[in-house]
Amino acid sequence: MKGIRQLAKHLDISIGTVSRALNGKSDVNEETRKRVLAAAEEFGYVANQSGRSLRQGTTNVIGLMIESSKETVENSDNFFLGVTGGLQTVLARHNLDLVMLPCPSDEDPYEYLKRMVARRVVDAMIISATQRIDRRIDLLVKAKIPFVGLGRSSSGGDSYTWIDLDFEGVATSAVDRLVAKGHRRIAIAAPSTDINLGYVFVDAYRQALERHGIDYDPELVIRVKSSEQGGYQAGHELLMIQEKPTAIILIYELMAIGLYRRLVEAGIVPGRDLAVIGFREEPRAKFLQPTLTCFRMSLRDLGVELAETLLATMPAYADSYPKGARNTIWPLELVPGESDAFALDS
Amino acid sequence: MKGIRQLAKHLDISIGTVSRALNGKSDVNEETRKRVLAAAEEFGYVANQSGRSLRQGTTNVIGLMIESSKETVENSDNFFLGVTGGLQTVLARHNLDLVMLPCPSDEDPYEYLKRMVARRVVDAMIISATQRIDRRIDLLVKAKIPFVGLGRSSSGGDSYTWIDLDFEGVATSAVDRLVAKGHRRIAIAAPSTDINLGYVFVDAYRQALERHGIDYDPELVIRVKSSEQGGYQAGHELLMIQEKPTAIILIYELMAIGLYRRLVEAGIVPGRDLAVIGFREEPRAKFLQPTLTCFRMSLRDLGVELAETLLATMPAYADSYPKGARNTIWPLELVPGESDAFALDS
DNA sequence: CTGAAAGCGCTTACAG
DNA sequence: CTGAAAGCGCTTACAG
Repeated sequence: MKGIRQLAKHLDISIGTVSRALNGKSDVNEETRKRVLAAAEEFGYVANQSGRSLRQGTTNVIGLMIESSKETVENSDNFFLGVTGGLQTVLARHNLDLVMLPCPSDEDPYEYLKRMVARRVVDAMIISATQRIDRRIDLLVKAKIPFVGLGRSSSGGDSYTWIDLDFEGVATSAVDRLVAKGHRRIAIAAPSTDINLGYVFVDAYRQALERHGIDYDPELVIRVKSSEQGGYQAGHELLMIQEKPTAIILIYELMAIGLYRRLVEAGIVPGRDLAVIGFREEPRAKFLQPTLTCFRMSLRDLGVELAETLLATMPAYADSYPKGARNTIWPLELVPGESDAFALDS
Repeated sequence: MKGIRQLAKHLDISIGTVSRALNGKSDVNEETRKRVLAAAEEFGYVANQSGRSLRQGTTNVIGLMIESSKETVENSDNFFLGVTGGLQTVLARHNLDLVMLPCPSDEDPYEYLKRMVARRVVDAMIISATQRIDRRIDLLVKAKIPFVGLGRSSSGGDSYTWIDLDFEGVATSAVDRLVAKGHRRIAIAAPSTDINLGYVFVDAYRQALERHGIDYDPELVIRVKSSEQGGYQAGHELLMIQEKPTAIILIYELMAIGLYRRLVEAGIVPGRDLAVIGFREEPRAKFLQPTLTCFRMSLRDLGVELAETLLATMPAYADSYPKGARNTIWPLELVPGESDAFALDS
C-alpha cells in the first residue's frame, strides 16, 4: 500500500478525510487536519499529480513554449528566463507550476504544440515568437485551451489575448529623436524572418518618417538576423548604401554589439559619424563605448502581467483578475546614451 | 463520452483494442490497426497523459531543472537551451518529452525539487549547477528517482552519475600554455559561489602550477561573479595586485567581455600587456579584439551524451544503452587566439 | 465532521 | 486477434 491510502491507514482515518485536510477544505476538524498535515510532512507525502489531474481534469501546470533554434540558442539574451520570475510569483499564488516547453529546432512548432495540447500536459499555454500568420493560435482557439500570446499576430482575430512590446512607441520615439537632431536618412535593421514584430516595427518607423515629411526609402530597411552577427551584417550593408544614412535604429538588443564592431573596423565612430539607437537595454550591451541609447523594461513585471492576463482567461481563476483578459502594449522607457548624442550639420 | 471511449465507439471496437493498436502492440490485426490510426488522426485523438501515467506509473517526461536567479538571467549564454537540442533528439527515440523546470530565485532549489519529485511530474531528472554539498543529490537518491547531475559534487558518493566539463583539462592546458610562453605570475578568475566547478578548476590550476615549480599564490585567485560584470571586476582587482600578474585565466565565458572593457579603460592591451585565456568559446565573445584564446565544445553533443547517460540509469531504457551510466568528463578543444599570443621577455 | 463509494482515462493481464 | 474487467491514485458528491 502506498500514497494516500498508506497515510490514511497510518492515521486510522479514511482517505477522503486525508484528502480534504490536505486540500484545505473547510469541513475538517482542526485537530484532524493538524494530525494529517503533520503525518504528511513526516512521510514526505505529496499527492500524485496524475491521480489529481485525472480526477480533477486539470494539471495545475502552465506551459511556456519557447523555440530552441540555433539562432535563439546562440543569441538569446534569456528574455524568457527573465520572464519566468514574474510568471512564477503570480502562478504560485494559485499553486500552479510553470514548465518551459522547448520546441526542438527540427520539429514544426505547430506539430509540437499540437502534441503537448492533445496529451493534456498543461492547463494553459503561453506562446512566444508569434508569426504574422501563426497556425498555433488557431489550434489553441479550436482546442479551447486558455492561452496568451507573447506577441501579436494576424491570426486568431480578437479570439485571442496577447501582450506585446510597444514597438510602435520605440520606433516613433527613435525616429522623432533622430529627426530632431537633423537626421533625414535614417536606416533600420529589421528581422529577416516572418516574425510579426518585424512588420509592426517597420510600419511604425514608416509612419513616423512620413509624419515628418520624410519619404520612406525601402533601401534603408536592412533585413538581417536578430543576432550579433545580424548587427555586424547590418553595419556591412549600411556601408554599401550609395546615399549614406546618418542614423540607424536597431530592432533587436544584441545587434548593437555586432554593429559597433563593423563600424569600428570601418573607422566609423558611433555617436560621432553615425547615430545609433538600440532596442532593449541589455546587461551585455552596457559595456559598449560610446554608451548606447536604448529602451528599458522590466522582464519580471512583464512576466507578472503575462501571468495575470493568462489567469484572467482561465475560467477557474478569472474571478481573481477582474481586469479581465485585455490585450496589452507593454511600454519601454528611453535610456539616453552617447550613441546618438550629436546634432547633424544642416 | 470522450477520449478513447468515444474513439472506440465510433470504430465499434473495444477500448482495449484501440489502446493496443495505438501503442504499437504486436497482437493487433493490421487492418484494425490501420483503421484505428486513421480515426485517431482524423479526430486528433492523443491519449490523455494523466490517464496513461496513472496506469503505467510513468509520466514519459524528463525534467531539466535550471536556476533562474537574477545572475543567470542576465548573464547566461543559454547553455541549457543549447543542450536541449541534443537531449530531445535522444529522448524522442523513446517518445519521452523534455520539460525545463525553472526554479524561482526566491525558492530554495532543494524544496523546489522536492515538490516536483513528490508530485511525480517527471520520470527522471537532470540537475545542473551542482554545489559542492548538494542536498538535491541525496534527495533524488533517497527517492529513487533516476537522475544525472550536470556537474560533479561531493554529495552522493558514487551512488549518482554525472557528466561534467573537463575543467582540469582546461586549467592544465591554459597553465601549460602560459608557462611555455614564459609566464610565472598567472591569475585566475573563479566564481565566488559554492558551485562545485570552482573548486575543481582552482585545484587543477594549483596542481598545474606546482608541476611547473611555481608556488601557488592565493592572492592570484580572484573571486568574482560568473558574469560580464564579474569579468570587469576581475580586471579591476587584477590591477590592484602589488606584484602584477602577466596572465589571467577566466573560468566563465562571458567574463572576457567585461575584462577587456576594464583593461581598455586602464590602457592595457590584451595579448600585448597581459595574456588572457577565456573559458568556453561563445558567439558573443567572438567579436572581441584581439581574438580570445578559449576552448570549444558542442552543446548539442553534450546534450546527446547527457540523455544517453540518463536513459542508462532508467531501468526501462537501460537495455538500449549497454555502455551503462558512466561518469563522463566532457572534453574541450583549445581554440588559439591572439589574446595570449606573445612570449614574455625573460 | 467523517466514511464509503464512484469515477476521472487510460493500459494490461486474462479469458476466449 | 479481441473484449471485458480491473485498477493506477486521487477528489468529491453523498449519506449519515
